[in-house]
Amino acid sequence: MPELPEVEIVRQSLNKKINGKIIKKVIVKNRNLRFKVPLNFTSVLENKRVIKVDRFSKYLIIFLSNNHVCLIHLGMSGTIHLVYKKNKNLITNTSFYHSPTLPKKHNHIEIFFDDLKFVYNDPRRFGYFEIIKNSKLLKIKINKFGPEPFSTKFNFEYLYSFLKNKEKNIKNFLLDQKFVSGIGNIYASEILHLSKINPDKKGKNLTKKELKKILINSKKILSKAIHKGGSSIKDFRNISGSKGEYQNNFKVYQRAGLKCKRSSCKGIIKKKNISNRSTFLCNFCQK
DNA sequence: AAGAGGCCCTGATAGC
DNA sequence: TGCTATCAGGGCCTCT
Repeated sequence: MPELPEVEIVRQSLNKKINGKIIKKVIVKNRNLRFKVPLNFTSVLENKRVIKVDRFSKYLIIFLSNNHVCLIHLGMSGTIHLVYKKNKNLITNTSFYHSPTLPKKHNHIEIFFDDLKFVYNDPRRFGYFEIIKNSKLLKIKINKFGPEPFSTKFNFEYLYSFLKNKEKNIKNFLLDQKFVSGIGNIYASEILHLSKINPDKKGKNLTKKELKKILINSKKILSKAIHKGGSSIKDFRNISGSKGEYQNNFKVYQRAGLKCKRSSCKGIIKKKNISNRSTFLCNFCQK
């Protein structure tokens, strides 16, 4: 589900709700995610304070008072729900308010605070939780990824030297987290449409002007998506249960057969498969 | 090294 | 109604 903007929306609301609070209890109901929830997960988290909820790329990063870091990836279908408590003194499930948006199946992890519980739900189990021992090790992990579009490292020289000899198409590069971090299948199509670049165009064939457009437009699309609360294709909700709005701004994604939204363009949006991921484009204005 | 493809998993939807 | 096929916001792993 979530690309950088959606994860950022989750981070913002999560930071407001659990920052500074003590984790009273952790229940792992189903350890099976993409990677097994680590065996020490419960003991590392219990009775620790949440210092801060951060984000890198599509990862949520929870800093704990014991210097450990909990890294969360939501995969395709991971969602976090907060359920509020009627009575602060009790830590039993009967003391929670009914939450209509909380799914009944696939709730894998529950993290209890005094006044609420954090529930991780993931039907497809492509998400995962990881414990990292300190922020130095976290940095090492993060450094293996390419820069985020907002980073100063994501600049013309970087793009040019990375792509100049490459046969692979630009759509796949935008999805390649070792090249750039945080872009997924929706925003890759949107960025390329705004940049008037055909997704099949090889890295080595991109002009300098096109590289500059990718730089500018990846920032532009992602920041606008964050501003609009992310995209809710199927069921993305922020922690408070409300939908994002950016899907109303899609120019190509899930618009196959409809008119290109670029003013003065007469094209019709097409859907095609690139490396087994659906890709949307207007081959009239994307050359 | 770079690139292509399979695969992990459940659920929604379409078509017969 | 019920079967089967296809597709979904991600990314790791293996093979060439």
